Amino acid sequence: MTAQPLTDAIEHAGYRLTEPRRVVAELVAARSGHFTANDLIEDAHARDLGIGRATVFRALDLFTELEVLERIDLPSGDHAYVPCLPQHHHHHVVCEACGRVTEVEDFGLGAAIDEIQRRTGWKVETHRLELFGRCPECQTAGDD
Amino acid sequence: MTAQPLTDAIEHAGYRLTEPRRVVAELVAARSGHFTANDLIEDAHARDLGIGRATVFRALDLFTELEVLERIDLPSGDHAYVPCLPQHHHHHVVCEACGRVTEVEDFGLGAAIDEIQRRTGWKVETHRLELFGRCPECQTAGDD
DNA sequence: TTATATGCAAACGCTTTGCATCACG
DNA sequence: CGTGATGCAAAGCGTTTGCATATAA
Repeated sequence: MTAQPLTDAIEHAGYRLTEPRRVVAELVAARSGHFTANDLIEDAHARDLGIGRATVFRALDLFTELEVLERIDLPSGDHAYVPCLPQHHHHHVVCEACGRVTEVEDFGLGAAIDEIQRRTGWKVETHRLELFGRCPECQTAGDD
Repeated sequence: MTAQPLTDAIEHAGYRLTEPRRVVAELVAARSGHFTANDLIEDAHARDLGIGRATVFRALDLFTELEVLERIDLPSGDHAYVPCLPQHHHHHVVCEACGRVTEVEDFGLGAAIDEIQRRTGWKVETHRLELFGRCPECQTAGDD
C-alpha cells in the first residue's frame, strides 16, 4: 500500500499537507494490517523521525474523519485503525494471526436488519460488524 | 431487572458471594441499560457504599467471565457493559436515546458469514455485531 | 503574511496492581 | 481457620490539551 490515497485525501479536503502528516501517512502505508496509535508512535521513535505523540493522534483523527482510515475495536478492547477505501459501506475481516485486513461488502446484513426492525419494533440506525478469523495464507501456514 | 441472576452465577460457579459483589450486582440491576465501570463507581460513591474502584472492576470482570454481563464498545469508543442471558449466542441493539438494550438472535448472519468465507477464502472464527438505534418508546417520544 | 499545524510536557481518565487487612465458607 | 476477596493508593496506559513556536499556502 502507498501513502498517496492518504495525502491526496488531505489535499483534496483542503487541509495543509505538512511534513509530519506526510510522515504519518508513510508509516500507515508501511504497515500491512491494523495498527494502534502507539504502534505508529513507536515506529516514528524507532526511526528517529521527530514526530510528537500528539501529532500522530491528530493525524489519525484527521484520516479517520476523511474516511481513509477506520477505527475498529479489537476483541481485546484495544482501539486499532485500518486503512480503507472511502465512500463505500463495508466491513472488515481481521486476521488474528497476521493482523492483515480485508474488506467485505454488505452481503445481506441490510435485509437481516430490516427483519430485526420488523420483529422487535426498534429502529436500527447504525451498526458495527467486525469479523475475526484467518486469512488464506495463515490458514495454510497454520502458524499462531 | 433483579440482581439475582448475577449473584446466582457467582454462587453456581463456586466463587465467594461477598458483600461488595452483592452490592455491585444491585447497582447493575438498578441500571436500565448499558453502563460503564465508572457509572457504577459513581453510583456507589453517591450512595456512600464503601466500595473501592478496583472492586467494581474486578466484579465486572467476573460477571463478564460468567457471561451474565457482556462488554460492548460504544461508537464513542467507550467500553460499556450490558446484562445478558448466558449460554446463548446473540447480539445487542442499544438505544441511542435512553441507553436501553435488547437482545436479538442470529437472524441469518451465520449464512452471510458462510457466504463471505466462500467468496474471500478467509476463515471467520468470531464476530462482533453491535446495533444502535431507537427503542419503540424513544421513537414515539422523539426525545434526544 | 497569517491562519494552521506542531511539539512538548503536563494533565486526564480509565484500568490495573501491590500489599496489608478482612471475611466467606 | 485459611484462602480468596477487599480497599487503598500508587502506578500504568492511552489519549487529550494549553501554549509558544514553526510553517504551508
